[in-house]
Amino acid sequence: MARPTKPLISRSTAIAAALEIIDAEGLDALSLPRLAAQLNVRAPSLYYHFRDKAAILEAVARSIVAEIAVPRKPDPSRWPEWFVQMSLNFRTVVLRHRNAAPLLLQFRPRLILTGYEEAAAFLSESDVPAQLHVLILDGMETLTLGATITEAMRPLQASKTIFPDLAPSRQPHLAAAVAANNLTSRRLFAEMIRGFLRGVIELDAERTGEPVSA
Amino acid sequence: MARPTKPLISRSTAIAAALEIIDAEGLDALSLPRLAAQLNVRAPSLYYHFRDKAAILEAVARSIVAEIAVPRKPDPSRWPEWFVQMSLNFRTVVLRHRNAAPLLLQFRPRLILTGYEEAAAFLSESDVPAQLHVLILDGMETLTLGATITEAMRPLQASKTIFPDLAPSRQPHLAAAVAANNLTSRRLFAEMIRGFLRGVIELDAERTGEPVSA
DNA sequence: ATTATCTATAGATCTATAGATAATGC
DNA sequence: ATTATCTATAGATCTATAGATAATGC
Repeated sequence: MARPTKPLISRSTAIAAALEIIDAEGLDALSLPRLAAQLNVRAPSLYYHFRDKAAILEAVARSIVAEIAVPRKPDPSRWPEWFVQMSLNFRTVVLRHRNAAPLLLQFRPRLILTGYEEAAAFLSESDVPAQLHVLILDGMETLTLGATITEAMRPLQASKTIFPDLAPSRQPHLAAAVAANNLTSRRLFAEMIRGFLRGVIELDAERTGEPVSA
Repeated sequence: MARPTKPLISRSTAIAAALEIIDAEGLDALSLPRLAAQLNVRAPSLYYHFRDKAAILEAVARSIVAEIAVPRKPDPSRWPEWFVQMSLNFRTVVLRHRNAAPLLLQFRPRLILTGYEEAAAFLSESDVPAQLHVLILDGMETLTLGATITEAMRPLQASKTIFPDLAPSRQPHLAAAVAANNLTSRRLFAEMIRGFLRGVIELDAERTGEPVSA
């Protein structure tokens, strides 16, 4: 049909369709012919809108990050909760698109903290010592991205029960541990983040000999 | 030549060669013809030793995990250091084979803690409350695997300087944070793990109202 | 008979480019 | 003239199987 009256596809429709395919059929299912079919065009048409396949994948990664809500800042004294909430929002979105998780590792759109500068400023405002800022910002990114992707790529069966194929007779301590555990994986994740932030503060307080304010 | 006098390859030589190729040329470079060439045989010969390509990749993942040293257990009171050391050993090995990192996510040989049961027993022995065991074990695995892989896949340029392309004029707080930071990324990683463990204990102490023993 | 290689090849992709073509907007 | 599609295809893979073959060990 050569040029149609109205453009059949656009960057955004193509990106959305690509993400749908990845969500439904996995990352490997996304070929240019497959994507084109979804959009009712032929594969070469995609090259009018994207430089190459990598550009499509990168755009998909960005679109996922764009779904993440940035929480409203709380009172500076409760700054850790801002970070915890940010990580939880990140986790929610990534788990919604778990098949696409490797794209986030590969393309790394500056993540989680949409504004690192904003986050650093918030830490200053909250009287968190300057030498901890990088530890916190970098730790948050590494931890959130890493833990979420690790969870996203866990085989599905295992994502509910944390330790599958557990043999209580041969592993009594582990079985007892699992029985005593009463946290959902979401809660576990939040406690992990919270634990990290608290530990960093603790550690610094110990170094300087100052008391920790609750 | 048909059957040679002595077998030309074995599972272990093939696995080692595969890892060499991945280390030197990346995961995508590992095709069966490429691996066969490295071993001076033809591609179909590999099928005598492995069921399919995935079996080769899985074996490579296992061989990497096997490189990780398990630290000697310290006095129970210093249990967190055992976990920190284990994570550091894991990190060292994975960064040595950073191109292979995605394999660890894909195949997940039961990681890091070679014996989860052993680790759970050690926690009991150290008087860590039972309801924290899963949080600690699962958190350690998720955190160590996730953070290390995230670091392993960081573009090389960025792996030394944590924040590349930083514009001090537009990002004064972030620039100040970077200037105040004096930790290497290895140290940062260790503090992250340590912070997590300490935070978990702290959190529990707060819940039960008990004091924290140093 | 079994072992450990080989040759040959089926069969299925995929990405990306060249060049044609028709609709639109200036 | 520009825009947004198309057809056709080059070119490069790759994984895996069928079946031959020669060395070895029983």
